[in-house]
Amino acid sequence: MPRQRNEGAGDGPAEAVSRRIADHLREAILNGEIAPGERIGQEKIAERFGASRLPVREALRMLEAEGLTEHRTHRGARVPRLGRHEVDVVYRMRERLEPLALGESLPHLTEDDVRALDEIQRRIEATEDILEFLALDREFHLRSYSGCRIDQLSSIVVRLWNSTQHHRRVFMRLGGAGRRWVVNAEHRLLLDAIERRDRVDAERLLEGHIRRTRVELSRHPDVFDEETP
Amino acid sequence: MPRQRNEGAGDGPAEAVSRRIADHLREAILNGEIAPGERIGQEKIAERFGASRLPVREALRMLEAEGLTEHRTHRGARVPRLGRHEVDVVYRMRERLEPLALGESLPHLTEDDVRALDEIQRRIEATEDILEFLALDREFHLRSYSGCRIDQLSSIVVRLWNSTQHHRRVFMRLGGAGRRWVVNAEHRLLLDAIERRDRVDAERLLEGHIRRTRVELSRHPDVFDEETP
DNA sequence: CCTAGGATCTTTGGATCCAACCCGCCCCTA
DNA sequence: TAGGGGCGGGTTGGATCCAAAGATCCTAGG
Repeated sequence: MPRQRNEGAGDGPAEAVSRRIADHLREAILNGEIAPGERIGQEKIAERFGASRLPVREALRMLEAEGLTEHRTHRGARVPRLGRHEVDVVYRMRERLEPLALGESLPHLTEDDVRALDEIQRRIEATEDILEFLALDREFHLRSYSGCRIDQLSSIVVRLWNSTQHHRRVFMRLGGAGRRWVVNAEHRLLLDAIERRDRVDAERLLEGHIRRTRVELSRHPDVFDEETP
Repeated sequence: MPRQRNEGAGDGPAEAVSRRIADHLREAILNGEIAPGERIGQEKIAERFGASRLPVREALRMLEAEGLTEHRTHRGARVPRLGRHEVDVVYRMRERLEPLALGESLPHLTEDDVRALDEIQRRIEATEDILEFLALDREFHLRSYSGCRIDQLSSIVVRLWNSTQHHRRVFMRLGGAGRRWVVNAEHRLLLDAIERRDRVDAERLLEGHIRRTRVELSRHPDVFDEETP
């Protein structure tokens, strides 16, 4: 038997190096290890992964497509810094797009998916760690869109989440943590609507959930203090 | 035009090769010279531009970021083919995002911008050529968003326009041309609202404009006939 | 002491060469 | 004759090397 492709389910074929680098960098950016505004040197990254600079360039292009990095010719790549107004508009975009994504997803969600959502929500209520809370919250929402078959929509939603990750983290650390019970209550209502497969309720609840977050964020100006230079 | 990073004004400092290739390819795709589903060979493109394959790869990555091409490892790049439902959802996304973009743009539009919009609309009403009509219509709308300072939003809007360009063309050729007077009437109303700087009216009119297009498109199933293979 | 200018140095962009992989053709077998 | 496995051509991904643009720092002059 000649090697019959180790291909797993759905994922890309032979683990391209550039993809691996992109995955690691994405993780690093989302965790804040690479701060907004920080310069990303191709050479340094290439060295860290034991690869040439070429796949790094490809990886940076992929991340740019996801809204995680900015490119300027001969000036390298950076994680963009969003200002207050930009964050506000991104949240408004989320208010409008994510209900659509949820509506598209709802009919395709399996019982297993719903059970998984319930489990995630349980863990959200259980954890005390802020970073874990953020990761689980992200997983909860994105998972609820997993039935959405429209690539254009799903990828854009992920992109919007990516670009506000930094501010979510700062917001939580600055005292937003005290409002977690509101998040949990809203998640429970949302989950209930999803279980009932009530598209209208689910979309409305989600829209309100995001809007509330946006307003609270905009009333917490300290979140943006650090970005004057 | 949003998004198009055009280096310094008036001067051609770097003229990155990859950018030039990306520009040409984008034009070719938007004009339909490269059909959806058609395979794009790196070697062929490189030869056509007298360059190496490397900048072609970079260019293809850029186009992928704009939603114009799809990549599969070791299988090359192609222009994606959208199905009926996908197109419908993309239009729903446009209904929700473009009013937001217009609202963000409106306060920053100069008198010159408005005059330019008026001129474009005049040319739209004058032309008989379908391809020119499509290009001008695109220019009209994107130009009306040119005041939007939020990169995330502008780039996504361009992406959505890109991904439906093919279907707009087919729709027009299949008899949609007869409805051009509706488009013109709506554009005039929209233009008037923009001149009055009436944000609410402008957003509502634009939303209706896109929605009408979506519904008409969905009632014209012939547009999607060709995509069975 | 501060500023302007230039040389150097770092970093990115591009070309060429090599390796890995997909696809299609062909042959072999049942 | 039909179906499956294997082999080769062509295409894409990656490494190394070279050129060019931006950033930095040092010096010289006001």
